[in-house]
Amino acid sequence: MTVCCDHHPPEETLTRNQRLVLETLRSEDKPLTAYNLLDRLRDDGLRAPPQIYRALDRLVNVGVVHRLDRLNAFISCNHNHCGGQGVLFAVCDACGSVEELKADTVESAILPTTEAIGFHAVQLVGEVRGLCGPCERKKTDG
Amino acid sequence: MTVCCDHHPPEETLTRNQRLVLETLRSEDKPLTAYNLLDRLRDDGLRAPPQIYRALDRLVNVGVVHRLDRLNAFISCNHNHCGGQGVLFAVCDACGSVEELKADTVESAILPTTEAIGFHAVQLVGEVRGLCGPCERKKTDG
DNA sequence: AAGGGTTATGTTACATTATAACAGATTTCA
DNA sequence: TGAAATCTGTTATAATGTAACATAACCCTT
Repeated sequence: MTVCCDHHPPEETLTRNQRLVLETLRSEDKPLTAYNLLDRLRDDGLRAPPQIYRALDRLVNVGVVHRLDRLNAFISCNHNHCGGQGVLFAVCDACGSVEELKADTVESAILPTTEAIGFHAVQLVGEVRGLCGPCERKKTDG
Repeated sequence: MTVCCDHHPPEETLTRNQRLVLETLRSEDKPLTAYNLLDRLRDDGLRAPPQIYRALDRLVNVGVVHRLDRLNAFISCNHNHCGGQGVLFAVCDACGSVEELKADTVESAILPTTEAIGFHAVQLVGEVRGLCGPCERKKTDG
C-alpha cells in the first residue's frame, strides 16, 4: 500500500468552503450526504452541489473526510492518515451509526491475496455491515 | 459472520427477467451498471429501471451477483457463496477490470477489531483500488 | 374449479446523487 | 504587471435509484 496524497496540510490551508464542510461533518456523529451538507450550509452561501462536492473532493483527498460508498455519504475522521491509506468502517444497519476501525491488520491480510494475482494495491476501502452494540442489545431484548 | 440469505437456489427458480440480467452480466468480464443492463435488455422487454433493479436485488441477495458500491455497478460471481458472506474485490483504476478475491482471511482479520467495539458484524464488503498486472506493466514500461 | 394470498410484472413519475461547462474573482509569484 | 493557477458561483443536465399503482401469473387450500 503506497501513499498518494496531499499530506495532512494544516487546517489553515483549507479554503472557507472546505472549512465549513469539514466543521459541519465534525459536528455530527453520523455520516451526511452531499445534499444534507447543502441544506445545512445554504445560509453560508453554499447554494449549489458543485460547491459541496468540490470541498468534499479536497477533504477526502487530504484524508480528513471519508466517503462511505454504500451510503453515498461522508464522514469526518481524525485518525491522522492520508487519503491513500486503507480505511474500514463498521456501519450499523439499524441506526446508521458509523465507527472507523483500524485497517492495518486488514491490509496485511489482503496483500498476499492481491499480490498472488499480480494486482498492485493502492487503497483498501472496506465497509462492514452489521449491528452496533446498542442496536444488537435492543434486538435481543425486545 | 453469520449467513442470512435465500440459499443458492437452483437457477431454474430464477424468473425470466432475473435470468436475462444474470446472463448479460455473465457475458461480460467487466461490471455493468443498471442502465448498461437496461440498454442491453430493452429488446427483451426490460424497458424501465425498476425491472432491472428488482432482478438485481434478487440476484445480489442470492449471492450470484455482487454490487460494487464504488462504481455503482454489478458483476456476476460463480464462487458458490451466499449474499451474506464477505466479499472483496480488486478494482483496476486504469481499465476498470475487477477480480474477486478470497475474503476469508480478511474476515478473520477484522473480527477481533469489530468485536472489540461491540459491533456484531454481518457482512464485509471490501474494494481494493489499484492497478491490475497488465496496467501496472504498461505504466512502468511506457 | 373457485377464490384468496402472494409474488412478479410493467409503467409512470419522481427523488437522489453527481458532473459538465462556463464566466468571473482571487491568489501567486516570476 | 501580467500570466498561470486556483477558487468561486451558477446553470443546466446526467446518472443512479425508488415510490406507487394497476395488472397478471402463480400457488395453494378448500
